[in-house]
Amino acid sequence: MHIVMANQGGNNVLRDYRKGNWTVQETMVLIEAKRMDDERRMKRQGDSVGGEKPGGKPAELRWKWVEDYCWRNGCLRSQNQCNDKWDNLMRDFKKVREYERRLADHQQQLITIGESSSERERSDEKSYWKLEKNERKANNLPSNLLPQIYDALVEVVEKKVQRGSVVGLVGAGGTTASIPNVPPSSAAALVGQPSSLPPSMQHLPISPPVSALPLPPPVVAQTPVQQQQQHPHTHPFSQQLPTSDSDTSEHSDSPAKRRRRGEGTSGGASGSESHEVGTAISRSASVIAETIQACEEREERRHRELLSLHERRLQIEESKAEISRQGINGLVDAVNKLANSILALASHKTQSTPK
DNA sequence: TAGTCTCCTTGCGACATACT
DNA sequence: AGTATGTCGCAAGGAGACTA
Repeated sequence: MHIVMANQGGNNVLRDYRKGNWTVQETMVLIEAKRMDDERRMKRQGDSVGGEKPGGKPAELRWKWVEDYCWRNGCLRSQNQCNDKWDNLMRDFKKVREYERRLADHQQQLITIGESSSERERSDEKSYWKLEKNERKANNLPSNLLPQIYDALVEVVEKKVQRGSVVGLVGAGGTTASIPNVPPSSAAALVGQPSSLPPSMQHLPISPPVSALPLPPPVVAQTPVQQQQQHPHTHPFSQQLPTSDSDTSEHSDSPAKRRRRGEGTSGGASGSESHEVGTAISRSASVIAETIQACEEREERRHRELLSLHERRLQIEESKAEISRQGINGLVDAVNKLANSILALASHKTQSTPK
């Protein structure tokens, strides 16, 4: 875990970045964040004609914004992690998109030649979504790009292309470099081609735009397996964290325990010894049970401590707010009194000095 | 052991700013 | 005005850890 002091809109926040594989939910949040970021930037560019830094404003850190957005939506990743994940997503996405485009072109040729639909069906090329894992591998395609992720990426990338061509503003620094010259016709074809539609969309009459996708709540829906793996106190996205925490691994196979095991199994196998072994096993079992119980208690205690810490922080912030409120009230009172005094003084002077 | 994934590094282009 | 320098976004490659 990376713990850094991140500046979030002026507020210093202690950020505990999650490591490990990206879950689908996290990926969807990232894609949504990129989509929002694109929209935001296009809006800015539309407002003020200019480059990356319109209105003389300092350049905003793009990926910092993405990170903040992700954090607001339960994806606890750093800007670098977001950047890297996005790069990898785009690599996979482009491979699949190119493959589907080639496939679409090929099928178009067959149509123009006049091949029957059965001929086209017999064609060696299948949609990426119908390929087996090994076939995908053989075609140098990503083996497990999820349809929902592809859908979301299509939404983001194609929207970006369309905006780029409509607005006529090309973002600096390779904003369009990631989209290698997609003509509007082929872009439309890409979206419209049945073969390019992932299975998740093929049976759906209308695919909801990414913007309509519900943002994941802090606690996301998970598979039963994930739910099993997840500890009730851990963060919803932490199910992929290695379970061998320093806390638990410490007690799993300590030198002391190993010594005990070695002592218990050494020697002959007489009746009394077997009885001793039995009692030793039961003792060990009770020790293990106690250890596990202690461990759980520690976790519980830690959780409670965290909660109380949160509460204390809230209380401190509330008291701070109260103090500042009182200060402001006092200031207002003082100003009012001063104003009244000035008014009284002024009226008194005007009365005492008649012309 | 090959494949996958994350993370890190490097290079390039575009832009802004400072300096001559 | 031209040049040097720094920053940022993006793309790509590779190392290392992990997994089936």
